Amino acid sequence: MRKQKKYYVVWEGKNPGIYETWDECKKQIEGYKGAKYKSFKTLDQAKEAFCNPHLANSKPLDYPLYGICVDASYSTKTKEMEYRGILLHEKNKLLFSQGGYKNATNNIGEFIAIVHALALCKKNNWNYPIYSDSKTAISWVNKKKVNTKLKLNEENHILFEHLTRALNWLKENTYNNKIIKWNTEKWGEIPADYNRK
RNA sequence: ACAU
DNA sequence: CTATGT
Ligand SMILES: [Mn+2]
Ligand SMILES: [Mn+2]
Repeated sequence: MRKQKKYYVVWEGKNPGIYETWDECKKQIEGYKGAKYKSFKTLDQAKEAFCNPHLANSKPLDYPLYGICVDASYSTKTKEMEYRGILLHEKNKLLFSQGGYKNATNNIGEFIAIVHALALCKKNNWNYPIYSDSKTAISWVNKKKVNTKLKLNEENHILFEHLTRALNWLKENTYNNKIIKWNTEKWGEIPADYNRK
């Protein structure tokens, strides 16, 4: 199920007003010091709020605008995992996207996504910071050790192959990229998110 | 408890 | 509500 449509009120930004998408809203507040904005469920609520700026309770938008963001999604419904990476400083351009991993876990997806980004960076001589919202996956990357409880079975042997490949890449390569925890509470959902929650 |  | 992890 897709996320419900929202209306975005921008009180302080390049062009204050009401916007129908986060992308449009974001344009108005990126790089705008002291931006004030907030989302509402209905257009009526948004219109009302626009006339009452004291309703603004959002923090300034000052999340990172340079580097790579990765995210993964695992559906317990379809038992499928996918992950992807985007470039913050190229208007969230999609860098890579992989899916169809049956019988996986969220954390394995988040882990492979980070390593995929690291390998891509090394190949291109990029030293971009890499953002992930997964404490678990960042920990696994830093320790070069995957502590999953998932059992290998007929459904997920490809997943485990790719997991092993990622782990081997980590152990056999060096990198200088910073791996940074995306601060979801302060910055909102990581831009690579699948917005399914 | 915290992070997905 | 379920599950994956530190
Ligand atoms: Mn995530
Ligand atoms: Mn997500």
